[in-house]
Amino acid sequence: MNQEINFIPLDYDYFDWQGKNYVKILGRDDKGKRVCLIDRFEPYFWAILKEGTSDKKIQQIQDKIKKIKIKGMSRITNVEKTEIHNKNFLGKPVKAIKIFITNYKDAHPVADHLGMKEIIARREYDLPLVTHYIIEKKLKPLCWYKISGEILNNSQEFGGIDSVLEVDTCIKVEKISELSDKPAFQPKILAFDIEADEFEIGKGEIVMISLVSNSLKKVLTCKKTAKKQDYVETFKDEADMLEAFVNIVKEQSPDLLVGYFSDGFDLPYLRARAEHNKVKLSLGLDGRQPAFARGRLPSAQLFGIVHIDLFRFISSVYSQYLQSETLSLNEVSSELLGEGKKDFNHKHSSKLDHQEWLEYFEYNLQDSILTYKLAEKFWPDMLELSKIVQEPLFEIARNTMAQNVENYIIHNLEKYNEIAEKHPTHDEIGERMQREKYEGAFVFQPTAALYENLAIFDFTSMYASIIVTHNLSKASFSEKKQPGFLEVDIGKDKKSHKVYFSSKPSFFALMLSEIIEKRKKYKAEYKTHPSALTFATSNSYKLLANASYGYQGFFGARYYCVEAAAATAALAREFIHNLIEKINKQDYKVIYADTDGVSFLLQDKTKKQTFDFLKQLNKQLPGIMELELEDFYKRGLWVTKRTGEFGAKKKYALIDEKGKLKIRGFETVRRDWCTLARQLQNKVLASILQDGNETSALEIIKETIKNIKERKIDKKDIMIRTQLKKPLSEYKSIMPHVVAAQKIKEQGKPIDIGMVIEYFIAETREKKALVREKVKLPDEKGEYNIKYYLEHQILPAVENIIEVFNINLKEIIDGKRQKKLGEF
DNA sequence: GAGCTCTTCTTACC
DNA sequence: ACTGGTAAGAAGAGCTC
Repeated sequence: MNQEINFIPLDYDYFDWQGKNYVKILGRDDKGKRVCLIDRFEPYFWAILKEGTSDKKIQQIQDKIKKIKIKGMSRITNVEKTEIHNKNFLGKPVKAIKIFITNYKDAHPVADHLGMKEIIARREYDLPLVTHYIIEKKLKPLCWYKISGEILNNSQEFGGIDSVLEVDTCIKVEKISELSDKPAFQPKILAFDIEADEFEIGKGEIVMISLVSNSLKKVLTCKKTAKKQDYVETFKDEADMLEAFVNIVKEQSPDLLVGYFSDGFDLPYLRARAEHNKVKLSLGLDGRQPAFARGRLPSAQLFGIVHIDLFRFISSVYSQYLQSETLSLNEVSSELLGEGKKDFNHKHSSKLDHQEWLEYFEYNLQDSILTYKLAEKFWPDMLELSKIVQEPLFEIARNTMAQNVENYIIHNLEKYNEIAEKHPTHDEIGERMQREKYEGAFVFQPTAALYENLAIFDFTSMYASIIVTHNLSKASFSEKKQPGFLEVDIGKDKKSHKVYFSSKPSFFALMLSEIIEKRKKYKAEYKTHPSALTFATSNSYKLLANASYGYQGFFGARYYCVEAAAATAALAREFIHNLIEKINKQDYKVIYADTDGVSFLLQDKTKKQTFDFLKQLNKQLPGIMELELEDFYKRGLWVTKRTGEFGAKKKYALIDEKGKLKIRGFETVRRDWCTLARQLQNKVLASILQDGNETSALEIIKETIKNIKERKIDKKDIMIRTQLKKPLSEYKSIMPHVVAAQKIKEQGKPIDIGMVIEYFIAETREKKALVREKVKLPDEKGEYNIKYYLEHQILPAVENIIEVFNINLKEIIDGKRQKKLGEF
């Protein structure tokens, strides 16, 4: 039976049938029905031929290739056919043999049989099957298509796959065409969260599971409690509760199953308890249990329902744009939703009283509510990134930006008739990692002072625009001088090292130029017609553009080219130096610069003169390079380094004409300083920048010092937070946060990389020399160490700010000038 | 064990 | 190991005297 439907793909998987590869794609039709497509994938890869190989020789090689046979345990792979194509590889025209094989899994062993000396490279046998499929059949994730094909209804084809799949329709694809009008698509989201008595995966029972969607708010528990809310349902045991969980997921039939840290906790825990209780956790639409892909971080995958761990998406793609200092659900949702987690003092479930049970249920439900709301908030971002990068949602939610850049390139190579470069081998990665660092950005040495009337110019997407304008990439790079090539010196420490780049635009530069253009287009569109979707589109292009420079210098990149990265940085230095010179020549005074931005004093110049000057500067810039006014500022403060008399780089505070502060690098913005020091410094900076003098700032400092000495400081304000960056055992230097982490471990709590450890420095009975010997955890009894907080938190935070006014705060605190300023 | 430099470590900037 | 280099600064490690 043949049918035609409108279809949007959400999830991709593949399977073998009679030794051949098939892809199954799960999505929805325009009526919201679940549809699974089954499509054949004819795997192939490329053998690139040496230039000038004769047609006769090529014919001989083809004949040889056709005879290759791989006999495995369960299947035999043959070379099905070969074709000769004119392709490009790294921008150069090549002749290549397209080798079609029976099964993709044998691509590697087949490639290993291609030792002929005329074959200079074998490519695209290392692309993931689904990626290859999307490129080949042009069935991009989350775009609408018209599909025609044969409906499978209890068909024996593919071993009766359609009767196993829990879908409305299963279609064997015959034709795919793009749909011109695009029906709206809003995914059904189901958020979930579990609570357990133990932190260790699977160790204790799961106490409760909450589930939230647009039509559901529920908490499942296997504990008998005297009181419970209406949304709580009690089950006789854990096994029953787990089965109910599976059934609710099936009833809800969501497109996305969303958790927060669920790759690392909730799903592994559920699996472990399901195993323990001999319950089948068949959440996938194919009836399978979650599959855990190994990797640095585990990924829990279900077929047909896209499992998204929002924590992972946020940390790999969005964290740099968040203010939150940890990526905890509480902080992230407070920032983005204006609503945090419910208060609940965690206890073992056997020790909870009636009231605490009610609080616990509410707490658990709230976690799912927050996760649900965050998923709604991030849906446009995941959707757009998935459509632009053309990789499935499951991957998009887990990939890093380097992978996104790479996938964008791979999915866009066809336009340039390019064969994809291979992934570096383990040895190549090792070599790349051992390479010496190249010289990076220039940072101007400022002079510490309080300045008035400033402006900042900066280059828009500087590195990306340099790459595009100067065509810096692997495909255009040459070690040797060639006519018409751009010469860039990427030498370090006064040693010259010249590299060259062709002026013929490479696919890398062209793609990046398109990314920048699209970013501009959608940014403008957002300005006139603001919507979450256009913002997400614009933002996705921005993220890709920003990561492209780092990508070329990244050791794991297929299109790795440090020379291009080093040349980008070298040219950026040249541009910023020239800019500084031009600004100073115009009778402005440059006081600071870092990478792509310059801060300068207006002196007696007007804003109009400055805008005209900017226009003039822009006329002199090549290609797509562009300089913009960041803003005008009323005052700006730069301080000296704590060691030495020079101005500190990457540390300054500005106030604009509306009185808004912009603080960079100062302790105020560093999470490893206590709130007390950070808030005090913030107040001091604000008052100095507002008033233009230090008078009231000194009063604020005085007051704080007095409060510290009188032990009036709230305990929460003296907590120091530091992140664990590696396993406890790997620390060579035992620092305060390591000691704090050890203490937490002794309490039987789990310690993991990435955790932010909280502690304070306490008074000790005996005199202790080291800070780490005075470390206490927030819940430990003990008074804060006055001397430590005065000398190691407060003083360093404000000392060099006050020093700008030639006042020595240290002497004041030490009491050397107590007669003059006795109140200290 | 005071006083110094060097190393390790974290977190910022762009 | 999962974009790059530049920089500040705390605290421990290791040394000398």
